[in-house]
Amino acid sequence: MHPCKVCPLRATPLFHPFSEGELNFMIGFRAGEVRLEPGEALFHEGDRLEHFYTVLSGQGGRYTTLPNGERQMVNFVFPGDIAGLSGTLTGETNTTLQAASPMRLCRFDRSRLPDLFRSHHERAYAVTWIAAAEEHFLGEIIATLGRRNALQRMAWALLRIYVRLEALGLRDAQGAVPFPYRQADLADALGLSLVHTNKTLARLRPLARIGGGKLMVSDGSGLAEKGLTDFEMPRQRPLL
Amino acid sequence: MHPCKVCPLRATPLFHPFSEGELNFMIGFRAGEVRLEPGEALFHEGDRLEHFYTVLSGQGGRYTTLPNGERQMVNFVFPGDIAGLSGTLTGETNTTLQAASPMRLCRFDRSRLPDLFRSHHERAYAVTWIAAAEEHFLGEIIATLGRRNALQRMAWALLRIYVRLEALGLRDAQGAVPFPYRQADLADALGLSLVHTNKTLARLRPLARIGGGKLMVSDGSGLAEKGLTDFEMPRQRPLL
DNA sequence: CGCGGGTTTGATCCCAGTCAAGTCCCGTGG
DNA sequence: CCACGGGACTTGACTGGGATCAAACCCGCG
Repeated sequence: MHPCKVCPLRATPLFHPFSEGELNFMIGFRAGEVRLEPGEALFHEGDRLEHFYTVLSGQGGRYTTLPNGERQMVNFVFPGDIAGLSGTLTGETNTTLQAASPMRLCRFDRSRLPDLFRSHHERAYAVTWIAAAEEHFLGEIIATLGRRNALQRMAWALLRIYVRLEALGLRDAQGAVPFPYRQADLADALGLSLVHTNKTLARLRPLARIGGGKLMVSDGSGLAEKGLTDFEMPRQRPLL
Repeated sequence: MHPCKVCPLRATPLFHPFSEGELNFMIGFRAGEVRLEPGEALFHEGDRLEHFYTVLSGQGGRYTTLPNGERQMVNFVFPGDIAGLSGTLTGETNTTLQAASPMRLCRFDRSRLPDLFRSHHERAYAVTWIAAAEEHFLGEIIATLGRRNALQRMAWALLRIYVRLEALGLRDAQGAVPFPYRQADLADALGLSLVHTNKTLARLRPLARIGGGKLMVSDGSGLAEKGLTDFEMPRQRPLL
């Protein structure tokens, strides 16, 4: 575990896409840096994407809007994530990416992707690996939305988020991790109404608590039990 | 549009992963063929995968089982899909892939993936593209499970499946496409109970009907309206 | 004929959505 | 200093969509 040169956070294998060596390359590959203020969008659903990004710091959310105007959060994005890759490859995004806290992102040109695959197969493999890992995770989200009730969803989500941010080294002295989302965002992510989201959070309060831009989990295994999750530890990315 | 040498079905750009030239290569790359009878599983959740596959013919479903025993279908798999790629890359699958009708699949060795990225970047790019396309689609499923009600989910799903199979050239003389799933499978895919799935199907009966292993859609735009979907046509895969 | 898997239908219940008020908090301006 | 307003969070009352339970029904099969 080493400090990362581009991203100020410490990297964990599963959660940071690139190793140090890869990062040196990606620095050469990158086309610029982007900053977003809370509420600003990086791209909108329907956009043709000419760039994709890695998140250096800050958090946001990726959502779709249904024809009837309702919003569904697809996933939250954290430092180390890649954003907009699938939209870049398929030509058009499905989703809007909006910042929840101030974000810094590293921008890469779509036009250099062929280069990447032609001349830097280890990095190309790394990119593919990340896409696969995200697909893996989206499958978990589908299971949650399809088969878990409100309490289970909430417990599952809070635990997932907490573990992820903890692995990024973002836990502060009190054991809390940054959580810039509103309850309405959580509601849109879990497919619940705002009111019920609030009531469900209240029911979980002995185990976990959000407020003041922070998420605090005091009983992780209690959450895991309520969320029907195995408390899994991150897995190592297999090398090429 | 040409008959495909490996897969007996005709290929459409979005829905068939490989072009003719690419297929010639993949034939050299492949490690064997697998056949499954209905009900048989190709791999189980928790397996370490040493192979991934392309579906040559037949249909199946990919599901996870929650700790409480409930099943959630993540997606249906159709000819032309890639199966088990994300599990192969990340090392372990989340999901079980089970055949619904007799399936033929083409098997590829995980051990040859580095080869693919090292020496055949166009194909590596194609594989990545497919992973991205699937991610795109999983996002749509998440929006459906999170924000659509039973009628909308059902209409959306039937239309999606129909369009997909139609694009594969699987529509018969009566305009029906093969649909080997039970109502219980649909229920598990849409996050509904079996009973409610049945009642919802009944409500849609003037527009679409399943039975006898077939799905028949008589009013696609009616379905699109009820399903809150834009009736989108498949998009071309951009070349490297 | 009986059996079993899948489908259909009705009755009842409850989780979560909706509506409607409040509360808390913070920033702005008189 | 307080009044005001707006955004996020909270709480209560009511409603309804979908789950659950239960019982037929249909049909291919031994």
